[in-house]
Amino acid sequence: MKLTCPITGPKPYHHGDLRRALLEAASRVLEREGPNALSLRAMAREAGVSPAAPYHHFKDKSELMLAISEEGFDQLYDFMRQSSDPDAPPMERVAAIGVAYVEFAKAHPSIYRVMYDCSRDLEALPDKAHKAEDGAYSLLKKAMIDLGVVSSDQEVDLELACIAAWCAAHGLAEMVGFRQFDSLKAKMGGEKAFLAGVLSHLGTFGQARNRG
Amino acid sequence: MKLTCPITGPKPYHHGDLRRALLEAASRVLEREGPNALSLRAMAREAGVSPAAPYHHFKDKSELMLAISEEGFDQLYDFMRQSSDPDAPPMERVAAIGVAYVEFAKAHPSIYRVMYDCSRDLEALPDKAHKAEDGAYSLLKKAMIDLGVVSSDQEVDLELACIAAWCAAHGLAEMVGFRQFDSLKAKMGGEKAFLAGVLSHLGTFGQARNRG
DNA sequence: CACTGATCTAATCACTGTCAAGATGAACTT
DNA sequence: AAGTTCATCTTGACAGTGATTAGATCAGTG
Repeated sequence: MKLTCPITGPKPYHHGDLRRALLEAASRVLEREGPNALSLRAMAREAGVSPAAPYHHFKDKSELMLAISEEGFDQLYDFMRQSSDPDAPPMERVAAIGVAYVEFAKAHPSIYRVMYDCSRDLEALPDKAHKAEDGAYSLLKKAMIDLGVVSSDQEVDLELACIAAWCAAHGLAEMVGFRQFDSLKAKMGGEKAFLAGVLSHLGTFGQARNRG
Repeated sequence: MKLTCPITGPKPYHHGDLRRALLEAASRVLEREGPNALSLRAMAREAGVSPAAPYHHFKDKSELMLAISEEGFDQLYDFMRQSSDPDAPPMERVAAIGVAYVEFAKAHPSIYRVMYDCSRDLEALPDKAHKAEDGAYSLLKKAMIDLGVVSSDQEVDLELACIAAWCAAHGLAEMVGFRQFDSLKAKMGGEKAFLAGVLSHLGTFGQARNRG
């Protein structure tokens, strides 16, 4: 039986690219109702499809979350790349990357949460998510090499510097959303000043920001 | 009807301090099966009580999580206080506090996760959790004042420095658990070296650690 | 002793993740 | 063109979850 809709036309039994549609539906649910409201059923409902349909595209709920996480890291990578001029001096680049990171987390809090809930899940982290992170991470790494804080042949030390920067950005990204700091932000005249203030105390990003 | 047990004796209908027992049961479930397995029912089951009993002590699941979070922050405060000798030089104290923070998160990952899942929840964060944080936070604040990195009369700047330190510790605490860094840790000969390495790049704690 | 209020149970609802069975139709074979 | 195959999607079901309601039980008070 073909279901026909006067607007969109006949609805085919086979969707075409349901996986894509499901991911977009999930994204919509996330943005609209937050991470707690994301369920396979809610996603299916949003996509106008049966509750069990997603299981042909995602083995698990965790596999769905992983897919969302991958997309998130891709988007994060794109945003970082757009925000950092490759011809700018390395310090500005590192600072721009850090700020972009925090801004992304602020702009898409639900997706950001899924991204890290996934990363934290020790079981379900094969090479997939790792690879998804790679783009964003390597962008930072390149900038850090150019920055020359550490000698580029000391691979371990470079890695540590990158991790430290990532740590700082992650910690800050989570804290920015906390309500506790609202009054402080107000006292400082906005979130931007608050961010800059914390960054000025916070290791590599702060250094890059102050000197650059 | 009184249920009698040959070992523990008759089980009274009224528990005595069920709230306490429930929280301990919840803690056991958390440690044993992780944060995803924590449900009101699982907790009630563990405590040997009906599925609806918890609702007389916790309005909500979120209220339960909040209670666990409070206890967690109290424990964190105790651990920090024990780990930092109040007579030690301020730099050592700040470093000790930071290390204690990360070690607590590593030792009780499930509780730590609940603590921050709560803090992140914008709705359900009244003064309660804030107050629970206060102990741990004020401990850091005192040490930072003694450290004298910022003039103690500049209240805003002091706050920013504390937040930055907290950020760094939080970011690091989350990253430490990630599997991605396992090979790097192995290459460096253990997690301790890894931690020290990242800390050396990470703002205030790193400075305190290097100089102290 | 009876009464009251706090505490716990039983029964129920809507919702979730997950699975097994069947219906559908697009593409390939003959 | 007709038949077959196979991934895709639906239906229907199950256990487990958070949450609510009404009722059973008991400790303390007068």
